[in-house]
Amino acid sequence: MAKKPSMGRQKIKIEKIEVKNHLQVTFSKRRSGLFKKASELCTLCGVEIAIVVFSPAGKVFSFGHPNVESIVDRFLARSPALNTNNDPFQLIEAQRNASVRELNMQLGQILNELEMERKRGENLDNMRKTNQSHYWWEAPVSKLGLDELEQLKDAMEELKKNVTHQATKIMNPSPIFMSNGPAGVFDHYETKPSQAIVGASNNVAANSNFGYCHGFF
Amino acid sequence: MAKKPSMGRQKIKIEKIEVKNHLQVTFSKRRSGLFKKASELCTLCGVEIAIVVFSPAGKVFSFGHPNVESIVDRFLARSPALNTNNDPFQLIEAQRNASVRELNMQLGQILNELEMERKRGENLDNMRKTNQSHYWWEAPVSKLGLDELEQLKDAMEELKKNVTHQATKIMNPSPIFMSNGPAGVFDHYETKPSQAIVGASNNVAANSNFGYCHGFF
DNA sequence: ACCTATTAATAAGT
DNA sequence: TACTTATTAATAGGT
Repeated sequence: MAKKPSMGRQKIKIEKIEVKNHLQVTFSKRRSGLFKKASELCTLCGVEIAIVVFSPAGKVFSFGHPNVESIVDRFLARSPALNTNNDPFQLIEAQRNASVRELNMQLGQILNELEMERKRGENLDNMRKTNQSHYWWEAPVSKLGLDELEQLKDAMEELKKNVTHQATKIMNPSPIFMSNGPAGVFDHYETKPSQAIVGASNNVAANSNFGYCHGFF
Repeated sequence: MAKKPSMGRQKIKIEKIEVKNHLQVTFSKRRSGLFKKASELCTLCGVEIAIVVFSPAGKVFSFGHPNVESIVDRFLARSPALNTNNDPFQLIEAQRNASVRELNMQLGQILNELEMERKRGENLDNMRKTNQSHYWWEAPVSKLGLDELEQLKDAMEELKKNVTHQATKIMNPSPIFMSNGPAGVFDHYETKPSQAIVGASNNVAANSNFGYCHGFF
């Protein structure tokens, strides 16, 4: 049988691919490559990245480290201000919402992943066939063991504590604004719920869950 | 004296770069590469992409086609839906959903926006400066609504319960994944966005098209 | 999904 | 920050 004197990679013009099937393949490959590059950038330079891709059909793919939501919130939080010449009201509102969203997001993600994990347990064999995890951050959260779950639980305890504390603070007046704290209210939400979740792979040098994110709450 | 027996590219481990100078260079190069890949994906497959990167110093860089805001809005608008549904499969599908095309028709628009962006550039220098030195938008907000926090707390209690339950139930590892995706339909074009599109600021509001917002490390 | 021949990206060095 | 060069990494076209 012949051989596979593959033509090898051919140079292509960067222009809209018209052949549907070809486009699909290319999209899949390049999307994967883009996310991989992003994860590498995160690890190498310790930056935070969020990528959201909408296909023409409206399907959405996303990558985020530590997650899309928090980054998007930070991005949006600054926009209004620049736009409105630092309107205090908008600022406060934006900040408040961002904080709430961040918390919601964290909790949501944990819940989400747990839920997915559970359901997956029943359908994994199926899915596995069609897919293969290329990168650790795509790792299924399916391998959570008791230990990991314990960690998750601890992380949530911590989160809860933060929220409780925050609630307490709210009952008391407090100054705010215009300072440049490294982070918002729950700035250390870096507990490692994600890390635990990611424990399913090799390449991890960093932590947190690189991964496809999901919204919640 | 001159010899450039360059070592050529050397293989590197994907792990946090400790040498600051080196990190800066790598960040710069890879960020560019990432944005370029994104723009190519947009052109080739007609998809919409938004990328937001926060450097450790808090500087923000972004890439978006047709612009970051619109994509972020769509993303945020979509999240709640996923939440309500809470169906793992739909979540997964949404996350990994691939699709295809739409149009480069937007590229034309992008070019126009680019022009606008450049014009604006001069007026933005001011803002840029401000943005570089503060995280004001992350000011210590101690104003989370009590109700919201209460709700969060409850949610966490529930979550915790779930996790505890899961811990006793899940001891069943497994992998996952799948992919696929329909396709939309649309046109053609033939331009080359990337290079030309190097905006010059963190401007927000209406700009950010096929452009890079930036600052320094 | 897996294979290769090629092209593209890029780590070092200037 | 922008080149240069030697290599590694990403992938287009096929199977």
